[in-house]
Amino acid sequence: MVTIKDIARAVGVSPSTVTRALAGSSRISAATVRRVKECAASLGYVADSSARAMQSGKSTLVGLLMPDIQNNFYATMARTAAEHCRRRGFQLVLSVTEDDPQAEEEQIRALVSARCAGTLIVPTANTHPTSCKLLSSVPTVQLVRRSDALHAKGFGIDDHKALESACGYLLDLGHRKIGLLAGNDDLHTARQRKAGFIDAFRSRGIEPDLTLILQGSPRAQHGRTAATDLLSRPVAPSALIAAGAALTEGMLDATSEHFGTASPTVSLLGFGDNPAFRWWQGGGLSTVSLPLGEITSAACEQLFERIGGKAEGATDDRFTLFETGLVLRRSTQRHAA
Amino acid sequence: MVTIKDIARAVGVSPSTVTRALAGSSRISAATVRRVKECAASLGYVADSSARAMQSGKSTLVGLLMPDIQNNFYATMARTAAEHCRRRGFQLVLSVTEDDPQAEEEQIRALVSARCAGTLIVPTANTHPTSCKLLSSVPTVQLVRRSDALHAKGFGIDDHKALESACGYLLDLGHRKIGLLAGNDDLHTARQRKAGFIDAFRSRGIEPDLTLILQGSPRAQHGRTAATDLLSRPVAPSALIAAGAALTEGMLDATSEHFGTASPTVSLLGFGDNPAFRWWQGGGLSTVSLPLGEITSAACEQLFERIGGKAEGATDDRFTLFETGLVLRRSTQRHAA
DNA sequence: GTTTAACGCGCAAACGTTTGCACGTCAAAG
DNA sequence: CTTTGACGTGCAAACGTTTGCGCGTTAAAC
Repeated sequence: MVTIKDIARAVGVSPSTVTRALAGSSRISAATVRRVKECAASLGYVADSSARAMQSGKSTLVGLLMPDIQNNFYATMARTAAEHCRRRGFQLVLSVTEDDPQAEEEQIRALVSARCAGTLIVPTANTHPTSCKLLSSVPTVQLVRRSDALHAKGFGIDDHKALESACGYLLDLGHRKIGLLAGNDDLHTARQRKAGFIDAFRSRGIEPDLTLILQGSPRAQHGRTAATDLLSRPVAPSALIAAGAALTEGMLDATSEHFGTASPTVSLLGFGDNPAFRWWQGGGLSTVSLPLGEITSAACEQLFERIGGKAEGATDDRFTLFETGLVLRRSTQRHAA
Repeated sequence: MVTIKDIARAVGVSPSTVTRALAGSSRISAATVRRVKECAASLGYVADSSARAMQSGKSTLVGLLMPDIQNNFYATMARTAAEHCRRRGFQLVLSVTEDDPQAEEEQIRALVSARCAGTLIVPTANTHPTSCKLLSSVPTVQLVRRSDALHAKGFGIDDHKALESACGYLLDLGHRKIGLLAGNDDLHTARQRKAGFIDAFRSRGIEPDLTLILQGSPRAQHGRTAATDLLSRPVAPSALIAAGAALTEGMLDATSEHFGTASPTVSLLGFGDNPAFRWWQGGGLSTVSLPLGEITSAACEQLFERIGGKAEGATDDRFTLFETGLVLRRSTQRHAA
């Protein structure tokens, strides 16, 4: 590896002059700057960011922790985050936690060890206290999910409203027996979504059938089994809502399987903007659409502002909510009277 | 930040003793080891990996460069790579190149600068010579795509065979006018796939209609416009093959649009194992299935072997090919006579 | 009782970069 | 002709960790 000293020797100046010349900044003669830069280029010099990080105490690494990456939901966030990092000259360290607090903690420890500049995190359902302590030394922004334990600003969606309007729409179509596939109550988002679902009923003076609410892990597997369960009941619901992106995939699998080549007689409402939802059964799947790009962009802006800025004392812990939409396709039909 | 010196002072030993105690290895009394570890834990010590990297010349970072992350194809690779890195205690640096050689080079420079342990790369169509030079100092393994310029071992699929059997299947169903959506000839994979497509015809003594082969950027956008073009021709092809994962998405979009709610009268064959392909139009999309998990795993194994091993002189540049499959669903039908 | 070896630990250098301070030179101002 | 200042550069310390070497102590071997 060619270092700054090699350049110094070749050009015939001191290492400090080389740094300053390469940094472009300080008072170094234009001639020297040119000679140094030429020499650096010809020797193929690449600065050692480890040394730089040790010197400055901060690296140009930004952590992105999330439970999954295969799901389009999270992939969209990763893409946006990668884009922002690239534009600002940071490197994105991707950590897939798979909703395991243990793995999460290890990854956080590694990020702290690397003296990363900042962290974007979709916390697991039960983030370990150690993880929170570790993250307290690093600029951190929460994404989508909210964990009060780590006192950090976050950006997400208005989960309650999202499911209230989703469920309200189905109710207005005449559906009464509506199944809900949801995450378990450990997740703040899951609680909110469930509450929104229920409130949609109550605000219309209807009492929801709570046995149609199936909570579990927010993964495709649960969506699949829960949907299969609901569809196989003697009195099956006339509509299903998946309150999560992965749950939606499970729901679609289960529905395909249950109806085979016949066209499904149940109304389906999904979650997220997976482009593949457009291809569902000819008419497309109706979904709750999420401004994930905007959310992630906002989170990145916030993060880089905090990274760049001089740690202003009062860190804003609040969680900023974005409005969701409802994309209506053919999977949601008026309830047959 | 609490350093090794803080621990040394607290315990009353020298910094070197602390390192050795924490490393567990060298000849340090059990009592001291215990006291040091306890102290480290209580002070919340986290080793600075930058310092470690500078000392050793290598970091625990592994680069993953790929054109996209939203596409299920690449997301699967990212997930697998992340899993392998996690197991071995490495951090995954995700770089999304968007098929831009310029961006690719910048990211590679950053990785070299970080003295990364190794790199997994899906090269862009025209990887810059500078990028190749930079990568020559780092253990590198190519994924899926092959660039001869960077002399590195790689793992991918047998592209020729994949399309030969895909196209052959449609020919055997009686199709003759088959449209192909392909990447441009800059990509080795695209050339191979096109050749496989053509050879399927020739080996059956049929001359393919080359005007039905539409090459372009291997992104969804091209798949969409190309498919729309083919479907709108006075004499439309009776079957379409997308020779790429993103191209497949574009093809499906275009087909949905072209046929509206009517059921498509064209046979469709996609590329990759996007779970969403199962939901296509009720019957599911037939696809070329790829052992992406295996490929990525093999690449990771190879990479970590090279990282761990003492650089054995003769680096094996060969490209290992994996066999693809054909998953048949309802989107491919016998040609109506 | 002396030699030898093993053991537990400290010293100091090294990794590559940045940066505060000081030094020398030269030109402009007095 | 002396003083002042600006300018270009070098010196050396610092960031946190690892590691080769050496030193002193104690126990084992003779």
